[in-house]
Order: sequence, then C-alpha cells, then structure tokens
Amino acid sequence: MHCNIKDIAKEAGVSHTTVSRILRNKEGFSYASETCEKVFNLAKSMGYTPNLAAQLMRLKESNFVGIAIQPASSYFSYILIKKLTDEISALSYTPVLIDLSKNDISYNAAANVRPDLLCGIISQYEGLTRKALSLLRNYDSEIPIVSLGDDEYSPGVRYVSSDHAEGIRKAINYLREGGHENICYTGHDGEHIKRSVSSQYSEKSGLSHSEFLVTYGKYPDSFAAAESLVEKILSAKGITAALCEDDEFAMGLISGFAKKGVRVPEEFSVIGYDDLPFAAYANPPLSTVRQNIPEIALQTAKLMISCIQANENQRDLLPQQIFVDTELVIRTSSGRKHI
Amino acid sequence: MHCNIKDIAKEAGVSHTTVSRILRNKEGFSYASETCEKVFNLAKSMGYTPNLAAQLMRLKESNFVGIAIQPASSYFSYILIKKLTDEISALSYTPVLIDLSKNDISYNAAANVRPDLLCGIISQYEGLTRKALSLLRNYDSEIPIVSLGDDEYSPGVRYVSSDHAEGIRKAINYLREGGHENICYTGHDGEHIKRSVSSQYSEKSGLSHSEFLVTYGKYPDSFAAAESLVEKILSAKGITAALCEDDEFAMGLISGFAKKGVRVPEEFSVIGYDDLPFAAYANPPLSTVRQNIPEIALQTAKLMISCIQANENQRDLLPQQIFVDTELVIRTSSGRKHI
DNA sequence: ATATATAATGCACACGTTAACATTTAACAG
DNA sequence: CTGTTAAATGTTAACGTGTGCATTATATAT
Repeated sequence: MHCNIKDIAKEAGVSHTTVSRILRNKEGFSYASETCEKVFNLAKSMGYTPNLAAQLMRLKESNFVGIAIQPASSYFSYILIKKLTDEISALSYTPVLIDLSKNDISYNAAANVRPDLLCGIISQYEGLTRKALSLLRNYDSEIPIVSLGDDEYSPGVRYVSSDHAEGIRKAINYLREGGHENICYTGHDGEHIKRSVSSQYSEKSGLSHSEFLVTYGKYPDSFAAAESLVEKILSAKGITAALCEDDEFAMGLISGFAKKGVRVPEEFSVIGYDDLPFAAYANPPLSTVRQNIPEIALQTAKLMISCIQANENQRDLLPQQIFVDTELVIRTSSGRKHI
Repeated sequence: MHCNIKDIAKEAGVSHTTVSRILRNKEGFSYASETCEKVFNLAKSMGYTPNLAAQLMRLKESNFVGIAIQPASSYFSYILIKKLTDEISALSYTPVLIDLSKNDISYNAAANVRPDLLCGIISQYEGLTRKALSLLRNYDSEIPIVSLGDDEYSPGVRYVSSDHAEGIRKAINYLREGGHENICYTGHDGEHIKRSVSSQYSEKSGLSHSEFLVTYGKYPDSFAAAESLVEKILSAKGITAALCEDDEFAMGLISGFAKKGVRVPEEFSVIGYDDLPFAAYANPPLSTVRQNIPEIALQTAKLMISCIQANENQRDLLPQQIFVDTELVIRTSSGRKHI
C-alpha cells in the first residue's frame, strides 16, 4: 500500500502535522533540523507521495489546466497543443484536454472535468471561449481563461496570437512588389475557421473586402475546401496570386490548379500560412508565412500560469494581448507575375 | 458558492446520505418516489455537481485515463491522439496527457499526474510503456496499460495496432505485380521511430533484410530524414521502388528525387504509409497504405475502458492484441516499372 | 397475535490533508 | 525571579463524499 503522512509521522515519532509542514516547507514554522532530516529521509525511503485528491479537497485548488480543443483540428492546432502541453508540464501544471462541446452541467458523476476542478482554461478559439465563459458563469467561478488566437469580443479574456495583420501585410506587399495587382485572400469560412477572415484584417493589411474569396459549407479539411475554390478563382479574371488561410489550403489550391493545367508559380503564385513541416517538401515548395509555434505555446503557457498565480491586483498588470511575430518564408510556389 | 449534498439535504429535509444514494441511484435501496423527485429537482435547480476531489478520495478510483505521448510526435500521432481523447470522453472518462519523461516520484506537491490517480494508461509506444511499467512498479499499482502499436515484449500489456505485416505485404505485392524487382523499405531508425523496422516484418511481409534502407542520427522530422536517403538509394543501383515508413517520409523522398531530377513515378515509384490528409493533395498524389485511425482510436478506447471496468476474471477474457486492417490506396506516386 | 420481511430512512465514521489554535520548553530582558 | 518572546511541536476540526450499521414503520406470513 501507498503510505501517507500519518505513517511517516508514526515512524518518525512526531505528529502528522509536523510531517505535513516539513514536507510542504511551510514558512513561519521553525523545526529542528534533525526532525526535518528524519522526515525527509523517511518520506523518501517509504516512497511517499501526497494524495492529490485529499490535497485538492482541502486546498480547493488544483494544478489542472484545461485545454479546450475544437472537434476538428488542423495540423497547426495539433502541433501547437502538443507544444503547449509540454510547456504547461514544464511549469509543474497538468494539462487536461477538455471537450466543451459535450460538457453539460449535471448532477451525475462528472463525465468530463468541470471548470470548478481546473485552475485555468486555455481555449483554442473564440467560439470555445464563449462556451467556456458561459459554463463558468453557471459555476460562478472566477478561474482565468487565455485564448489562443485573437478574440476582441470576450470581456476579461486574455489572448496570445500571431500578429496576423502584419503577417498578411508582409505577404501582400511581397506579392505587389512582384508585380501582382490582383491578389485574393482565400480561406474557409466554416464553423472551425482558424483565423477569422473578417474586415478587420482587410483594413489592417491593405486588402479590400472584394479581394476575399472564401468557401462555405462543409469540407473534410482545408485541402478539399481549397480545391473547390479553383473554378471561382479562375473565373474571376485577372487574379494572379492567392494568399491562403493555411498551408493545407495552399496545397489544396495547387493540387486543384494542377488538375486544371495551371502551373504554379509560372501562371499563378500561391502563398501559404503557418509553415507546417510539409511546406518545405511540397512540390513546389511552399512560400508561406511562418507562425512561431514554440513561441506562441511558451507565451500562452506563461500568461496562463501568471494569471493563475496572480492575485487580483497583480492580474491587472498582466498583458491583455500578446502578439507573436511572423516570418515571411519565400520558397518556390510564388514568384514575379509572368503573364 | 457551489452547493453540496448537505445543502440539498437541508433543503429537502432529509439526510445527506439519502441525497447521495438517490443521486448516485444506488441499487438495493428503496426510496419513496416523491423523495427522489424532490432531490432530483433540488439538485438541478441548485446547480449541484459532485465534488470530484471528495469522490476521488472516498472511492479511491478516478476516471482519469492517462495518455503518455512521446516528446516529438508525427502528424499521424496527433490525429490519433485527438480521436482517442474524443472516444475516451465519449465513454465518460477524462483524458489526461501525461509526460512520463519528466514524471519522477517525489514527496513534493505532485507536479504531474501520478499513476496512482489514474484508472488506466494508454501509452504511445514501446519505450513509454516500459517507462510506465517501471513507474507503476514503484507505486505497486495494478492499473491497466494499453499500448498503441504492437509491443510483444511488455508482459501483461495489451495493444491495438494496424496489421502492419499485412499492410506492408499488400504494398510489396502490388509493386512486384507492377514489375518492380528491387524494392526497398525506407524509414528512420531513430529514437522515436513509429513502427519498428525490424526483422519481424521482413519475414512476415516477404522482404529480405537487405532491402531495408534506414537513416540514423537526428533529424527534425521524417521529411528531412527521407531527403538524406536519396543518394543512398540512387547509389544502390537497380532499386526502382520504395515503400516508406510514413507519408512524410514519402514526401521527403519525392522532394529529394525532384532535386536530383528523378521523376516520380516515371523513374521511381514511392509508396507512403498512413494516408494522412495531405497525401491525396501532394504532387504527385501519394499512393499509400491507409491506417484506419478512427478505428484504432475506437478499439483502443474500448479496450482501455473494458480493462478498467473488468474484474480480474473478466480481464483475462479480453483480447491481448487487436489488429486493425489497413487499405492500399493507389494514387499517382507509384506505377509500373518503366526502365 | 407474533414473527419475519421489506420499505424508507438516518447516524456516525473514514478517506488524507491542511490550518487555526493551542501548548510546552528554553532563552533572555528587566 | 518574573514576564515576554520565540522555537518547536501537538490537538483538533474541517473539506464532501459514500458506506456499514442501525432504526422505524408497514406489510405479509404463520
């Protein structure tokens, strides 16, 4: 059997309180150094580890950080989530993947982890953040939320995001300098869109709203959505370059062009977004806007834990948004306008 | 504040025991239907949810299923893990990502979730399974482990895996029928290899050991590893086709060939493995052996939960291994031998 | 009418931990 | 020698839940 602090106390000839205070090295208490040593040694030799359930019940604060992920996720999301769980673990917190879509409040044995057991929530996009907020309201809980990706609309929710406006502007400027006059921004305006293709970007990045070409309806992934957009792009005469929502979309577009006999980059320039692992190995290798995933994960984890550990006053000092720089990576799928 | 069963009891004019037994609808107790109704209604209107920490402490069994993931993961792993967490959630258990590489036993406040809090562990490959087993031994815990991918060597560990021997055989047979006589199986023999490229498969799938061409050393991903293998393949004269460890490797290989001016599939046939989302949109579209990820996830989750819920006798009846069928998907990166 | 079963409930404790509130001893100032 | 302070430790209660062991009232069997 697994031992507890009372077992150690009995063995050491002290009270279990003493053991608790020494092992958790509570400040404000002075213990004889020999007592401390005895307790530490016994804890080690007896293989003691604290009972997390009891701690949780007593302290009413866990080290579980909930990560709300969307049902259908892109490669980008997966990589980001993985990095994020690593960073959270590294900060001595425990990442728990929570499924907010099924997470109803019920008096039955808890199916999913509920907000009252978590010390913080990281949510993957606006929609989930709203869901999390409404759940928290039911629990009248005050645990902090950090959102991945920009969310201007959820009050009190901090977020970490790539600086998309700047990233898009860099790509557009590059294309314009290459002689492209008619550029479109392409993506999928579905339920699970990663970055909102909204007018806020058009202003910031110098695109007009008419330059947005997006797909609607259900597609299994970005690839399929992109392929379906090819006809639309070709029928809108004069467009010579596309900036895509993500690298998958770019690959789908190139695949669709290939089927129509349109050569990339000779006849059409395509720029992806994210710089996923496959981007450099695609045919042609993808020009793309790289998102700094490790940095996003690190900043998100740090902001989350800071929020958790801060008291109310300190929390006010923490940044409301953190923007992470992107990098334009030029490979072969884009070039100067030829025709 | 969040209410508990005593609050409900007071409101209903019954003892908290009554509330507990009714809400958890314990068999063997008969309660007046009006009492039941009153309690149910109060639980709902007061927004009651059980305190998981207290339940955990009292029952000494959690619904946390630990998922041990390797530090560097492939796209395949990410998709599988996501599906797996969905299935586990659907079965009313809570998936917790655990990082076994850092999970030491310590008397400090538990940094990561420890095995004694989990009701089961799913581990992603052999190496992690061994780590988990050794941790569990320290805790003298008997919680079940299910491994993803075949692991013949860990006693008592059940596993779910694609039938790789059959998958590889199908691909090899297809290539042979296409006139290819010299085929190589390529992959990366690194620390985090997904499927062990070992002699067990050569026998089962009809490949000789000399037909394995693998990379060694550190590479950031399968793509890079594959590119580095191109010279080796070309210098071993006569090889006209390669079956790859995964689709990333196949894409890397094709990219490497392109840089050397070798055309795929005209001069060389490449077959991937997994059928990742990008495979159909690669240029050329990838022939590949599809792994049925949803089915693997489903079977793994079901086996895990069955193990958890089974008593010792029932557990003996559960399958030791489950093999999931693969499917050969022929696209454009492979064809008949031309030269 | 008495014994027996069963429906309907309550009491009190235990799980392992932390914390508020003591208590004892020694040191040290006046 | 008394009063005060600090060092070093202990007592006890509490967190919310589930369960073993009662208890009461009612129905049914003999």
